[in-house]
Amino acid sequence: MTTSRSPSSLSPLPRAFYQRPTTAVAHELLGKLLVRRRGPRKIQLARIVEVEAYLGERDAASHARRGPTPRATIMFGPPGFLYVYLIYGMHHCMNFVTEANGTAGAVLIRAATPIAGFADRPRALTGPGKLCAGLGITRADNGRDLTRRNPTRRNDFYVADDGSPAPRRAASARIGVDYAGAWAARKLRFYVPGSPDVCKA
DNA sequence: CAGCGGATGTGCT
DNA sequence: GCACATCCGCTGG
Repeated sequence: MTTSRSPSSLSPLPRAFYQRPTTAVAHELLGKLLVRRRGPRKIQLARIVEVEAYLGERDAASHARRGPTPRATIMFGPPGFLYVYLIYGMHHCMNFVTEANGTAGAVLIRAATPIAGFADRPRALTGPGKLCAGLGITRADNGRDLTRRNPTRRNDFYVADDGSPAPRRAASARIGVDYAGAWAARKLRFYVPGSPDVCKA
């Protein structure tokens, strides 16, 4: 079934989706819908086109590399939660926690294609900082449960499968992790080739 | 289009 | 105390 469902019938992906090896979650997040509700009448939909996998304590590029520090503790907890951090003192980046409780892992969401709800000011969602800005995600959203809808539906954020087929996938080294030695070269960035919203670098 | 600087949390020394 | 970070918009050539 490739028919798009109406926004009201889009339900959050379950925790079991996130409780798997991080690379598998990263692969399957491509093409999924970000669903953001910011008020009774404002719904934003965007399709994920670029992600990066961060493989936990052993990954020299991951914030989890130092173990469960105050900032990174959430990555060691149960899957399906949101990890938001501030980078360079001014940009936010959003990650989805993966793997079973006790094992660190996360997928950085880097870019998405706007589908609905950006009409007033067509916002580019190209790059992790602009993606967070466009969807209104800040450190105040750190720790949100991505598997539960907010009953009031005034402030909601989750990922849904709208039935669209899995897109083609390409892989490359991750961006901005040159300090990570051998881990910097690992091809853990995944994107939809040809998408205009994917980082060109 | 390469270069640069902004503004601040985080973790190590 | 301090170097540096999962970035991006502006500047000048």
